[in-house]
Amino acid sequence: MQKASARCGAHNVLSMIKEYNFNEIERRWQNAWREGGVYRTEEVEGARHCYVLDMFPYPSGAGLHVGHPLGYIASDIYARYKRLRGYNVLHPMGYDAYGLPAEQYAIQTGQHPAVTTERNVARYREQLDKLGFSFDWDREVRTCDPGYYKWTQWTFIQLFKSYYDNTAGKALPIAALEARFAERGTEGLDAACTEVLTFTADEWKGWNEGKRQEVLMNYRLAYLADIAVNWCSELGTVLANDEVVGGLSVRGGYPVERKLMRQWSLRITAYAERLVKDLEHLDWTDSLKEIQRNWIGRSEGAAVWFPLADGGDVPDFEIFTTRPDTIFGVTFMVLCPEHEMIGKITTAEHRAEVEEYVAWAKNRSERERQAEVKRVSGVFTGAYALNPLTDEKVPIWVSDYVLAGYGTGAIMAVPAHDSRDFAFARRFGLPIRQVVSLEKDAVSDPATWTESMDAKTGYAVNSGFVTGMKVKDAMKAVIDRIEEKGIGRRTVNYRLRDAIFSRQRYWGEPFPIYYKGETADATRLTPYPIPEECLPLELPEVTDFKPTASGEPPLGHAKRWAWDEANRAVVATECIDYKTVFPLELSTMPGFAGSSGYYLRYMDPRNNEEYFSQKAVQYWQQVDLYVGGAEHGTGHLIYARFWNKFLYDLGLAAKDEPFRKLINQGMIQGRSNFVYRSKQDSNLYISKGLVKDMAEVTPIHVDINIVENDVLDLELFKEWRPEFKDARFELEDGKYVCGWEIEKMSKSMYNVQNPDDLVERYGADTLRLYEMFLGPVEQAKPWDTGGIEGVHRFLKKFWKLYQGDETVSGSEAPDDASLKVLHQTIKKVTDDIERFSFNTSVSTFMICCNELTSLKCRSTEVLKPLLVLLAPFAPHMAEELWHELGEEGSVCQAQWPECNERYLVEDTVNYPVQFNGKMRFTLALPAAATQEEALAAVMAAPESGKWMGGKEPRKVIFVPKKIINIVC
RNA sequence: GCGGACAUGGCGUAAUCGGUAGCCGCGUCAGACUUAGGAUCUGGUUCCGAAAGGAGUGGGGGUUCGAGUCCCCCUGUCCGCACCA
Repeated sequence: MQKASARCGAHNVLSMIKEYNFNEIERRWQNAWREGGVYRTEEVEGARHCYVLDMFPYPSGAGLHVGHPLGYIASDIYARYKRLRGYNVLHPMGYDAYGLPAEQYAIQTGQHPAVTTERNVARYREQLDKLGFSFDWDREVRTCDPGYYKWTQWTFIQLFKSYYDNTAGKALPIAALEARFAERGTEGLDAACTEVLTFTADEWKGWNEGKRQEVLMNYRLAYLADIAVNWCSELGTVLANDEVVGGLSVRGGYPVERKLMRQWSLRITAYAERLVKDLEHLDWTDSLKEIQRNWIGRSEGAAVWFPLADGGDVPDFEIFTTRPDTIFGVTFMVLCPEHEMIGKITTAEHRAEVEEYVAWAKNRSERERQAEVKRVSGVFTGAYALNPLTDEKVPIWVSDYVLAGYGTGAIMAVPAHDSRDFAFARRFGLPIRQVVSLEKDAVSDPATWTESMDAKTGYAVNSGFVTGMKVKDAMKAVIDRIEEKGIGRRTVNYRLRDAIFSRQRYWGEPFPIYYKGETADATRLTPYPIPEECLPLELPEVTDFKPTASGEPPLGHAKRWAWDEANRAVVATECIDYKTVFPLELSTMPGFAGSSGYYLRYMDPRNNEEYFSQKAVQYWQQVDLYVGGAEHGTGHLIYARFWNKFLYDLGLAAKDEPFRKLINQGMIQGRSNFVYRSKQDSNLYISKGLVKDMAEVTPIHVDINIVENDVLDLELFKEWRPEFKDARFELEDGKYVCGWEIEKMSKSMYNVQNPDDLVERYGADTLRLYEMFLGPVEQAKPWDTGGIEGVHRFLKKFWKLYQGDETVSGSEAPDDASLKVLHQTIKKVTDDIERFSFNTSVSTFMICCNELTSLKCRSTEVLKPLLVLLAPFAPHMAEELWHELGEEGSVCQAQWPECNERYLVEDTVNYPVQFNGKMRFTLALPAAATQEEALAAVMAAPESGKWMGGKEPRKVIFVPKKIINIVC
């Protein structure tokens, strides 16, 4: 490539034209920017400010592929644009450095995760630097850095020391709750909790420290509890709900099972209401807001207590329903297999069967359960409940279609109006009773139905006092009656679960928690946070990254992992005596811990006294633009909002929401190439056009680097892998044509496009421009190297525009035509950046360049402002040309040019005509028609009298060639 | 099953307010300069048609003087959730 252009240069008549040597230019300016500290940011009082943030990457061993920088380029363009507009811009970058892959790699190779992480970070940095980003690297954070995770641990302690008061609508100190208990017990308390407790102040005062701690744990925002978790035995750890998809772990794709374990959790459900409500005001895409709404899954309904028929001392069942209006259609009840009442109510006759079913259901993996949703299973307990409104006796069944984690794990079944209850009733021959119909009184025999009527429309029928009411009214009436009778209440349920916060892994933040108690019995110990002044609690060294022989997490291997309470220090594990030296928590925090507040830390990253200073947070406020993938919609983007809201409640964060505007960049997919191996002759490869029947060949992924325009390089193919050494080919037109498919970009499909190669070949400016040119940032699109030539050609042409021969260089006065091009470009590019339409800006530059070239524009008055426009997109070239024009300072610190409206006159001609009316109409006219001719044509048209009602046109919009529009 | 987004030339796409559909680029065709071209430059390129002309934004209907854009129905693609009572 370079050789070719060098030869071309020698042939050129204008031999003083400098070559566009992008590699040299880019290297030089990247160094100059770094040395000059051009992108360093400080809080400047009074200046307008803007915080532009990318989701920080996990530095994986594979390095960056062309998909990663897409968002970084977009945000960099925006950040640079805002700077040129005079804003003080915070545009930092860092690394989400804790995580599973480094640890898995450590288990396999014995290589310490800190070492591989350091190596990967260095590689990422090198790749990022080559792309010319304007990050302020002085503010870099890494989640695995003790100076950083000190504050992750600190926030955890604050969560531990807080509870959520629903009356106040915010988090409050747990000390206030203790004081309240001592004064009034639980009277009048409305707080987020695991289990609703009722006790008096005297009871509270009578309890010992252990019991009190147990009670407080029920309210803490970070709490320890026995909960059903997603256990992944392959990874040896539990996972959060968003880390499990379809019963498999997101990382690695290993099976996940439900298991009851004692784990730390964050009471994120306390914030469910705020998390849903506050979405409304965010400048995010509707689809992402919808994803979060679905994930939080708010549903309004009623909790109703169903007593057991002849129940004795067995307490009532609490069920949750969104359809209280259908309570007259209840024909049975269903409990989840995990329900604690099953043992107490099952009759002797059914006991064996029920126990067998429960055991079977519990042993099924999540995956099996999800895969067999359609298969209905369940058993009868022999017990009956009473419908609290009708006193009707209904049988109680157990089935795994009722989930333990949602509501109370018990439902009232209304088979006529719920498809799952319907299927269950059909399977076990239970009665189905219609209580809703589309028309008043239009009842039919449910035995003839093929499906239930689930819609919340129509009228109540066969429903006692609500019969004849509309469904919506019936719902309200039934809830009112239920509350009146004291058999239930209005309530809201969320699909969102508390976030499980423990991971049985090594490479994560240690919990700043130790366990105190008289004995070594883990279940009797009480967790205490280590004093805040002692943070960070540093991750101890281990040599073995696997779980211990006794099944403890890897930290169980640590030689120094005990807390000396008196000396406030970490000491050797063998010193544990349960008097002054206690064991530390062995789990570590999950990946989302470190990423939940990093955007706040960037504001004040080197502060060792606080998470971030109030001065910094009051200055930057919140992230103005956040760019990253939509795949974080149910993970990071929920946790970060929760984290931020909590810090806001503490009076630390300046805003209730962390990310004002969010852009989701689309994934760049790979374009894979295939060769077709004959099934008869395993050494014969058939060109795509000659394959008659796909069943006779095996498609094999082939490295895209040995394919050009879908034509395979036969020699490189033979050298590629030993098994292809003696390959034979069936060629078409002397070429081997490969098949192709759009797939995820991944190593295993040999379709990864490395940005380094492209930077080497075309330069960073070309790559930046091309990634933007591919299409809208938000859209997923396949990588296609073909078009990059066009963008590169544009840059070469643009370069040439500034390389005029010396006789005219930079001195000519601007002509109107060139100024018009310039100002139209200013207008278009400014508007495009403001609405994040970077692909159209690139097109605009191309048009501008073509027009100025044909106008032979040499005026600095035009060429200089144009460089400022180009600077966000192709900063290296803009900088180089800026200096060639003899300008001082960096183009990155110049002023964005203002558009002069005078040059924006449209080709369309407006002819205002006096007339008062509203009607507009269209008429075809010859291109050269004048105003008079246009009006004459309008008046002459046969319908004109009808159109205008005898009046004259007000405004004629004349469009050349074809059409005029006339406003009357 | 529920929810969301999208559908425009051979390809990626553009059309910002309901007002000339197809900008810009790729590819391709023709030409120029060349010993040569995977360099550079010029011109053409939605489809049908020799042309005049006609058709045309997944399909069908509607609103409107006017629809790629708004409304309804259908089809297809992508994404999210998925026994959430």
